[in-house]
Amino acid sequence: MKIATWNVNSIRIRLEQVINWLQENPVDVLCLQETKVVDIDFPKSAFESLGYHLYQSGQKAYNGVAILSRIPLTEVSSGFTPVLGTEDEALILDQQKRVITGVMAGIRIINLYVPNGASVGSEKYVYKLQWLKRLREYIGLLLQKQPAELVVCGDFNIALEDRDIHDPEGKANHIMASEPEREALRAILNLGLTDAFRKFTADAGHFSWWDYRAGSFRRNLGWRIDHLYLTPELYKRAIACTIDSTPRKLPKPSDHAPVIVEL
DNA sequence: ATGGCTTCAGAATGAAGA
Repeated sequence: MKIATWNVNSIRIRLEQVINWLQENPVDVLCLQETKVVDIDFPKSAFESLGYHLYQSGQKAYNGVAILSRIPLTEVSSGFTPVLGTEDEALILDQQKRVITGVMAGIRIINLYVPNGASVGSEKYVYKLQWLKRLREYIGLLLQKQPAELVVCGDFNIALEDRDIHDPEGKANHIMASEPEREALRAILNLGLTDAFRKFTADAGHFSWWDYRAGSFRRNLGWRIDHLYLTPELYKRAIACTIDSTPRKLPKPSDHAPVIVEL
């Protein structure tokens, strides 16, 4: 079974590229982030023609997550509130559409678009840390349910280690690399999740995002911020995890590349 | 480089992304 994650930076702009990629890479599940479209306007039929079921939580202009699955999902929900309850903070955080989950083949898929955070110390940075704290509670509660085998994937907007950054020097106060962000992510992983990519590849120089500016992709000046985290049984089962930079080479690409785990 | 691209929204000397 293959499960992939891809921040497409607008599903409508990227539709043809995503369809073409799925034809070349017929994964069982594709988790999308930054769809940037309200549910009614999602280009649904193109994916249904390819044999995928679509589950989505979108909004106008920003954010938006979706799951495409060959097998229908069960127990689908979006946002924190179905798990954390409708208390004030979860309700406020759920105004931004960044979370969707569903179950297939005894595996719960959690698809995330973690807030970017703008810059260290900004209001958006505080929001990012607050969001990550609630995410930890959310995942903790889902781990207590069945199935407790989880694939937690998406655009985390965090490079956990220096080997995940092309130039880690002086990034201690940089968004996506600051210690409070890394600590928040480590606290989540301490619930019992492990990075699928690092099971197979230990060296630096592997990235999933490259800035549109300054020829960053051509020069491989990237960051590895898109992740697939697995619970122990799934981690044992994983036989490959790769980043496919092919679509990043196309004209008008997403700034992120898809990441695929094979179980 | 406190913004070099890209997207959306809607009319900006824009906001947001990462």
